[in-house]
Amino acid sequence: MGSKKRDSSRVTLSDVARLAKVSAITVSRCIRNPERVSEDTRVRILRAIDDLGYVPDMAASALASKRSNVVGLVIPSLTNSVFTDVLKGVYDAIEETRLTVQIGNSRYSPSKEENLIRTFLQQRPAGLIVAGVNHTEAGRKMLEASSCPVVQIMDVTDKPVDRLVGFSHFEGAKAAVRHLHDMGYRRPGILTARMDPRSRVRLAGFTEEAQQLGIFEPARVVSTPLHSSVGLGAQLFSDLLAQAPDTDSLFCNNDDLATGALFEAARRNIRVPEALGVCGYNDLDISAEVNPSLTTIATPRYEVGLQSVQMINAALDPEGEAAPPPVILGTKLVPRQSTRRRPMPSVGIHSGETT
Amino acid sequence: MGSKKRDSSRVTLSDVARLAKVSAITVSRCIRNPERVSEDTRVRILRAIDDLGYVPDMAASALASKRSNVVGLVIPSLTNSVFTDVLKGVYDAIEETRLTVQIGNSRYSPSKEENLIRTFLQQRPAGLIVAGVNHTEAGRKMLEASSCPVVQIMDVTDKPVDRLVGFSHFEGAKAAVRHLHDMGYRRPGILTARMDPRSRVRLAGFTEEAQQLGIFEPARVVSTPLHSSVGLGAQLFSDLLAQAPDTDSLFCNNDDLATGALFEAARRNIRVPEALGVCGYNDLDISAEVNPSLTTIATPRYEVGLQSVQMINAALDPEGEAAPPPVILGTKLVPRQSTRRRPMPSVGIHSGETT
DNA sequence: TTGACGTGTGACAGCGCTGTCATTACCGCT
DNA sequence: AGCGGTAATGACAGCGCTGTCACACGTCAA
Repeated sequence: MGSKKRDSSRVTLSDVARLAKVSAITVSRCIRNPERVSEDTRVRILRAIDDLGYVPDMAASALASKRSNVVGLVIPSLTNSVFTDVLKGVYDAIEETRLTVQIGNSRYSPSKEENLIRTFLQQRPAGLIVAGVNHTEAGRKMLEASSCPVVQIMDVTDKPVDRLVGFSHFEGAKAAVRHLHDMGYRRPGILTARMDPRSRVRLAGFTEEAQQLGIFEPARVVSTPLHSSVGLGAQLFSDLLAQAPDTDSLFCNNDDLATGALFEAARRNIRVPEALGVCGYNDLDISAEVNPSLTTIATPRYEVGLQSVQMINAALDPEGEAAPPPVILGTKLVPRQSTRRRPMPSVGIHSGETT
Repeated sequence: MGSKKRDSSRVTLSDVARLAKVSAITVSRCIRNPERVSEDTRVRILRAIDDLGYVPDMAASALASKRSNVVGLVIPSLTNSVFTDVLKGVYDAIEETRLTVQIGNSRYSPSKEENLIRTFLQQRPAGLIVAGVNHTEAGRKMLEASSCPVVQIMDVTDKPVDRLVGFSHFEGAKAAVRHLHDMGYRRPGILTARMDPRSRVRLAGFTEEAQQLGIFEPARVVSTPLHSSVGLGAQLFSDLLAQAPDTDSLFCNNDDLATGALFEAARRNIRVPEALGVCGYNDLDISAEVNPSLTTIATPRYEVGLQSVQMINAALDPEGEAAPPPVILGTKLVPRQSTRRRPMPSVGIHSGETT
């Protein structure tokens, strides 16, 4: 082995054209708008492409058309499985298209996000997908001024920059509180970490719903700027117990925290769901497996990834002009053992429960 | 808002050149080989670049130089956190460079991997990073014939295609078995799922070490072609108990399976570590948090991502010619509660244990 | 028959950059 | 004085593709 250097001789459009006995333009057209060449030539061209193993040169195409086939994806984390699920959806959808993805990791930093947006935009992307609806002022301006379709994801707003596919964290959190109340819990607390905008909204939803139900108690709110993790969930739960020992239930800002709380409860011999109800948020794979299994709010992360790409793709189609209305996907309460204090009302949604 | 269309007027090399009163070539050189232009002009050019906000057009550059700045990354999963950790390392390292990443998800399919390799290679990437050392014959041929640096990651082999940064799954598995033996367990079983090449090697390592210790028992090997998950771990553990009820310890092919086994043991009131020792593989975040905390083999996933990019980058440097020797990172046994049957020997490595 | 129109195809230029070679200026050496 | 050598810069062509416009047909209504 050793050092490798460049090769040469690439099959180009005109090679194909020569073989198919047409001009290069026609081949190009045949690839991009098959319906604009005659059946006859199309067949010939496709055969020639196949015979020669022709592969379009994206750099040349991007240069000539002033349009790349790159979709920029700006997400705040590459390890949080919430976003890797989105990623999976994005990649699964992109496979069907002639687009490619480029990921930018903002690490939950608005200014990093702004830089990523700038960098992407400078590359004339085919489209941009950004997590969240909160950006720096400059970031938002750039998105608005951009000449490509922009899809905001994972949240809702009444003033999207362009397109949007998300779901309401507010409603999700409210549903969780309602569920705790339905199950007979009257002293719910909330555990929240890394206060990104979406976490904040969930806290607001928790607060509003609890207030409406007359069961809100500020002392039962525990938050930290640290990034959430299972370990942190245990920690925060301990903190909560210290400051409000009579707490009878928990809404955790995500399943990691909830899982940690569950583990801590087990270590303290606090019986779940009898003495403590626990509800998470996201419905990660593990949530169905822990003991007791975790009640949570399922979020359509994969679906968001999928649909955001489809939106970009639709926007690129010269037909589909105007931006479609925002797509608001639903969240779904998944009741499991961790809140099953009283006989379940007839809600059965998820399987996978042990008992 | 609504439909967006293209803009125009981009700052180009010659705009910069005009302002700096040099030719376009000189600007290009100044950007790529700053040391080849005089101090004087360099300063002028850099100021001009700054003033105009010039950003190089990668498409044009790729077209002219027949070399892109794209590093292809082929991994078998986008959700398995083992690979998202690698991904994180890759992205953290790539930020320091002028390169960009493009991910291909092979979904554990060798033929999909082959296609991805082909697709990437056709795009004249700056480099290629592929997970594993097992490829289809055609895939390997393409990699060997490729004109760009190739880094195989996450495994070891004595015949790397080009460069390699990985770790030995064989040794990791052996260490796990040895540890179980050290802790007094004599009837270890193994749970393995999704038999990708690395899983297979771990099974082989388990088998060899157990045989050498005289504690191997074929009936205690449980495997399935399904993808591993926490739920599957519970399932496989149940299967193992059915066919070898006297099993006293478990090496699980990864921490997901191990976690599932731990949960199932809890449901069956099997005491861990007293009645059952459990050792996982990978050391995911959650492994330190479960009850009891999970003994496991830590793998340097993030480091692998980081170093693989650095290797590509070094290879691109016109100086650093020959391929460096393979980098074999170590795995590390992290003893925790789940195997603490007898007083710990003096191995203490990890903190974070609750006791 | 004429012309307006639609369909399928081609000629041409040029996207923004880099590889290659040429050029200039200046150095130190015989 | 004449030479080769080096450092700094420039001229030119062209990477492979696409946008634009032009053209050759055939069709159909007037």
